[in-house]
Amino acid sequence: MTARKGKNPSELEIFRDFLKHQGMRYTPERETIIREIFSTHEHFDVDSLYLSIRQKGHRISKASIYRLIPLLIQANLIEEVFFEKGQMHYEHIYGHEHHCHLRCKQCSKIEEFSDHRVAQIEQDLEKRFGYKVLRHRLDVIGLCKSCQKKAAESS
Amino acid sequence: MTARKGKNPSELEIFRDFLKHQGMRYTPERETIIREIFSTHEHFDVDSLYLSIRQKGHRISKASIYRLIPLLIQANLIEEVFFEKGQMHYEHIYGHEHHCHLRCKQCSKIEEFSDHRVAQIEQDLEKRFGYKVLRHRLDVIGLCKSCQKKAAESS
DNA sequence: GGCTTATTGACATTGAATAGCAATTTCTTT
DNA sequence: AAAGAAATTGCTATTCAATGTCAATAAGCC
Ligand SMILES: [Mn+2]
Ligand SMILES: [Mn+2]
Ligand SMILES: [Zn+2]
Ligand SMILES: [Zn+2]
Repeated sequence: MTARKGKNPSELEIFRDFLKHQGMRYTPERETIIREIFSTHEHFDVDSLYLSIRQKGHRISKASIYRLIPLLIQANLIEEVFFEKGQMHYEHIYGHEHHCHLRCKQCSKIEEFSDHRVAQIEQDLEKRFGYKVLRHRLDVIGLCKSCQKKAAESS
Repeated sequence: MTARKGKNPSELEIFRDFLKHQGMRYTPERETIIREIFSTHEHFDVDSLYLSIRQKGHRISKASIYRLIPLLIQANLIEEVFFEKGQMHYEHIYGHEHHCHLRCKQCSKIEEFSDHRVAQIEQDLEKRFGYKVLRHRLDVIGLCKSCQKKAAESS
């Protein structure tokens, strides 16, 4: 809630405020992890995040990542994207347009899209069920062009 | 593909054909599990399914359930619904209208709904990205009426 | 600086999901 | 109907993502 000066606060500022508000502490480990998450637009899982942090020479334990993720979700900085091969996958959402995912069942390729009709559906749901909608997750599963071609050739 | 006689084949008939087509075998254990899954419209996880099967006096191992689920998904009889508290949750889809889920973040209450606009979105995605869409999953997360009330009272 | 207490990293533990295997059972073939 | 090949079962052991424990450390407040 400390959005001074009209400028958009950075994810680090947001998170620092969040921590203070909760009586928690801002540490170099947390900063390093957040910087890494926001350094690309890629989706990530704990393992891939851990590896890319280590590759840059930082020495952070996996436990710290596991402990940080729920806090980042609470602070609305990241979101669960999908659960695949036994692991949860995430992406950072702060500073990016909300979007949904079109995924290839075969090769796991992902296209991102957004569609205003989903917001309309949400509004109708609020009226119809009396829920207060917080967010949504629309995953569309299909076959990408090249996987369709492969499937056609092998038949 | 053995839809003879105009009548809709039962889930057991569907699955029997599926197994034959794959060179697999139809067993009493598989039949028991499928009957249980299709005996209600409830969502289920492996544990709850196992318990309700045991409560009816059947003696089936959990391993058989874990092994059957991927087959039922392949045969389009069930689908993953959501991943929560470390477990995947499923529902049977054969014989029921497709629907999406509106879930309360607080109390996990679930409303089911369907909206034709999602199908329109799918069509647009096929054109735009060249994917062949197979299915979708739209989860809307929010606060149900009573959880909103509770939240308002405690502030 | 000094004090309180959250956080870290190392290690142990949990628990869903999977793998291995011998005893059965299904299902095709005579 | 009996036999044989191969899939399935139930058991156990194993994997591995995620969580818990705890002493040492470090952040944040005075
Ligand atoms: Mn994305
Ligand atoms: Mn449902
Ligand atoms: Zn593909
Ligand atoms: Zn609720």
